[in-house]
Amino acid sequence: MTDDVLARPAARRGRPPGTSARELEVAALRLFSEQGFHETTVDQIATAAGVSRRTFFRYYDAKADVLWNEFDTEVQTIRALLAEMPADLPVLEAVRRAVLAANHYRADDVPELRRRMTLLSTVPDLAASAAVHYDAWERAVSAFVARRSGQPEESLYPLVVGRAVLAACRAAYDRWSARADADLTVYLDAALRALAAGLADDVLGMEPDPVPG
Amino acid sequence: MTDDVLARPAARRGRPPGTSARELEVAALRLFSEQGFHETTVDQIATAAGVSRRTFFRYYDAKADVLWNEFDTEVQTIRALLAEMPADLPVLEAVRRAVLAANHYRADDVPELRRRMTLLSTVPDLAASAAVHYDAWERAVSAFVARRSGQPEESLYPLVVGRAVLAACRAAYDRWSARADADLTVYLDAALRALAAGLADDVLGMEPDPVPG
DNA sequence: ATGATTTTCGGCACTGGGTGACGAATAGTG
DNA sequence: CACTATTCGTCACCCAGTGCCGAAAATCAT
Repeated sequence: MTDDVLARPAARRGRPPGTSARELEVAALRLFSEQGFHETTVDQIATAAGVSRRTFFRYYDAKADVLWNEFDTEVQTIRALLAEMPADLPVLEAVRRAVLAANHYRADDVPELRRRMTLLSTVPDLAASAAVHYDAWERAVSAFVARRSGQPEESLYPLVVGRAVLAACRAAYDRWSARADADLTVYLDAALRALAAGLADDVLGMEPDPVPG
Repeated sequence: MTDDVLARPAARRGRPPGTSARELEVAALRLFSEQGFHETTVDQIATAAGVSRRTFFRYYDAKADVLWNEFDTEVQTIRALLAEMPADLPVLEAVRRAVLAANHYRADDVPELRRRMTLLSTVPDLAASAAVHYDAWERAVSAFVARRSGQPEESLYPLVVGRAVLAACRAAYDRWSARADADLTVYLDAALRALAAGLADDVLGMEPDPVPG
């Protein structure tokens, strides 16, 4: 998010920001977890970050946009990873590797990640806000597939691949945030392999066994 | 939409309704097409249907819900069709047949269908409102897959199939409403066959050729 | 017919998300 | 110090969505 390539103070020009997008996100996540999304007003989030309501809407276009920071940067990551995949790899295999590589999280970040993803898939207003962010994710994959297949990005095949891959990943996300027993990448890998296998009836052993304890 | 199985007056008890969900939908679709979704207020829709603003919200929970009637009934249709599929059919083949059977529209209904679907996939607020309706669609397929595979509905495999199938169908919907050259079922068939084939790199000829004229 | 019952409707008031305008606050720059 | 750039806060406003309550319009019972 910061445009400074290095850790420059950079000596910017005007009045320094009173908060940051990240700070607002943390405050919002805490309040949403404690008292619910709908029960939390934008005023409360802004006040928790020491800023006014109007300022919140300068950082985010909508109340529901506040939890999508990390997902949006993951889109950038996947786009970059796909661009560097060897050209002889099958399309779905390249996508699978890129997705898995983009979803390795530090252990310290996992609890927050889980709380955020649970909210995003549980609260109806937040799930609705996903559309535009999912769209960018799908387009990243569709554009890759389009380049590989020499088709325009809007044609049917790239569109189907982009959306189906995201669908599989979302299934893995939800299953992981509900069970919490295995690594996220295990679920992602299982879901994407099932997709590449044509969702055939014989891929039923794909669910990772629950880990005792 | 009318609950009368036959053309019964049915002699209901209280004050007769001043409008209907369908009438509100038609008025909304016209206004959205003419002047845009965000530029149309609920007051205008209600007035066009000869009713008050408050009454609109007795028929629909939200402004964006007004275009989802037919999609929701299609979910019911697919659920019923899946229940009657022969048990020896592969899962994806059964789903493909059910989806195609549920998407045969009368020629007279096609123009309205196209306008509605274009709005639903184009206007951000409407696309966001899709989440809950898509969820019901996915669950119908997931439940079927769960029954077939003897797994619980929330496990990974049924979840992936439900979502991936919807993803493929959405791609077909969008492509159809953008091009308008072939029948909707042609696109749906192509997308679902590609899914069953594992989205392999060799299914590139799936796009129907444009029809001259 | 008249009154009781049932169902829908309209009006009102209120909360909260989102936006535009404008001046104040706080930094660097010459 | 004056000038400029950037963020912030306040205010006013529109509209979506909700709870409340009484009125309207139908049927049913007597």
